[in-house]
Amino acid sequence: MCPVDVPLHHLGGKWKLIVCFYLLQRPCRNGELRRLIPQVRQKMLTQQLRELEASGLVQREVFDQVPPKVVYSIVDKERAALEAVVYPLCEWGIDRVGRHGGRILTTTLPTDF
Amino acid sequence: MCPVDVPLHHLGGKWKLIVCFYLLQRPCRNGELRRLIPQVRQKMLTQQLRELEASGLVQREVFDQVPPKVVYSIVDKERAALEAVVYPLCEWGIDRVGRHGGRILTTTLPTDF
DNA sequence: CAGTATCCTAGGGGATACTG
DNA sequence: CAGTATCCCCTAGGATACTG
Repeated sequence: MCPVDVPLHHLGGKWKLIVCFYLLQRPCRNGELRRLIPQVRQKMLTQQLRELEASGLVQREVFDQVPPKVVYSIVDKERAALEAVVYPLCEWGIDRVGRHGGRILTTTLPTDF
Repeated sequence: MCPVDVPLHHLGGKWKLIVCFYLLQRPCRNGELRRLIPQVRQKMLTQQLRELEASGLVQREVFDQVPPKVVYSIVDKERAALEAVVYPLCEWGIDRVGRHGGRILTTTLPTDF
């Protein structure tokens, strides 16, 4: 077991890091995340969010109203650690795209989506 | 497409980050990596190394001798970016283990393994 | 030592439909 | 809106054997 195993276990999965990337910018509702990540299926989104919640990285807040409202956000305590991981990843990604071509669609999140 | 997609594409796969973790410490031979990561199968190790090579992150040096000697190492140009990604991941991992229990077996690599 | 070559399976993840 | 519930596929990855 090496040090990267643990994070790998919590952040593995096809959509977790992408979800975290968006949630680090601001809390999002289910539907927002689906629009931000059009390729993800509802089933997968839910599953990955639940696993992130189980890992204590993401918190789920339910507002008791109709229509239902659920907001996901990064747990405060883990924000710093998560940023330390995700941001370098982003910078590397942006840098790579700059050198090798490709397009980054969303870097900053509109306040409402 | 969001900024983490690109790194995810290059570092995805079950063993790539672990391999990078060790190669960042020093160049390693095939057999060393196998001993460092006992669960990995030769097939997988080779595959992941080839993909890392194709991504330009790892370089493969063949010494023409018998018995064969092949050394893998991190490409200089990419070392900084890779460290920026892997180290925070490690710290987070070590921190988590400290708080939640578990064991980290290898943090620093012996000069010969 | 550093790999190919096969074969095979588990489960991650896709698609579609339905519900409080 | 924010989810379950099913069904199903496919390929990433495991196991074993062989080679220059």
